[in-house]
Amino acid sequence: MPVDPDIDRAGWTAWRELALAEPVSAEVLGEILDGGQSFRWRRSPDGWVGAFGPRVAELAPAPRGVRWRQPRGAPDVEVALARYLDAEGAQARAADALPWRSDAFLARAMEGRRGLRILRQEPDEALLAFLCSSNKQVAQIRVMVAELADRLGEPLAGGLRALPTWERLARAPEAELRACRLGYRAAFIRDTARRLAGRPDWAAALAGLPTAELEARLAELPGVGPKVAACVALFGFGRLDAFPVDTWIDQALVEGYGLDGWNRRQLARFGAAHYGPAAGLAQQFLFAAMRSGPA
DNA sequence: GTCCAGGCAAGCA
DNA sequence: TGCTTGCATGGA
Repeated sequence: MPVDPDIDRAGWTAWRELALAEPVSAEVLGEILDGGQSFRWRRSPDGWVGAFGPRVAELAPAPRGVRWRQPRGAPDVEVALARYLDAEGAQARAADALPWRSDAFLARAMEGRRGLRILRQEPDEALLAFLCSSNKQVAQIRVMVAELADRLGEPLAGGLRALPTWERLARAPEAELRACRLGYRAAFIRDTARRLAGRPDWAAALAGLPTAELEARLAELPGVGPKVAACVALFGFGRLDAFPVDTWIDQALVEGYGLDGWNRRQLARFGAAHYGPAAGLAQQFLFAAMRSGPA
């Protein structure tokens, strides 16, 4: 990913440190921020610049966590950043409880990826990004999400732009959406936006549901099927038990466990049963391992 | 040119 | 209920 020359970093605060209970290497930090969970981070000379919700930060690797800074004058993002990155370490404990001791295939996927974690994104952000995701490569999703922010989003600190609101998307002209390279997904996004516009509480109203029911309710939205619903539950609602099965995970389960001929629903049930309450975290290790190519 | 991508929804048996 | 097909677009 090339460095983005348009971002003005003159007016930024001094660097500060955020300790992570489970530190990460530079490579794993890149995998976390730009490995197919969020599509909002770009490489900078020191690390990564991006937005999470309405907040903007620059992150860089540090021995015991991350260095970070933010645009001057914006509200302090430290508390939100600590939550976004699971600084407290709940996922490190969840990862240790995965069955890697008895599962060599999972152990191999986790090897060298200590500290890989699920970002705690906002539900709206995860939903919009994964509405874009169907039948697209990660690099192309990144382009679509960037176009949506650039064309339809409000300005944020640091010269970045927010993702558009559902209200904005609901009244966007067809041509404007098509210009975002959404293809046939444009209609799904428009229709979901029309359902959610004027309902800022939609996510809060679902937040108390058990994961299976949450996914079923998400799947009532246009353009949201089982896989996208699982991604939104995992990345947007912090449900570590959600287990999205895409082409990579499909391939991983066939390769690792000999599940040839199983359909996506069967594979999802296998994942939930085999990996347990943090199956979604296991999924992220497998996804990273498969995409990085043969070891 | 061909195949495939962090799939979904409609049509069909 | 479960499988097949069309869908827009761009990378590999």
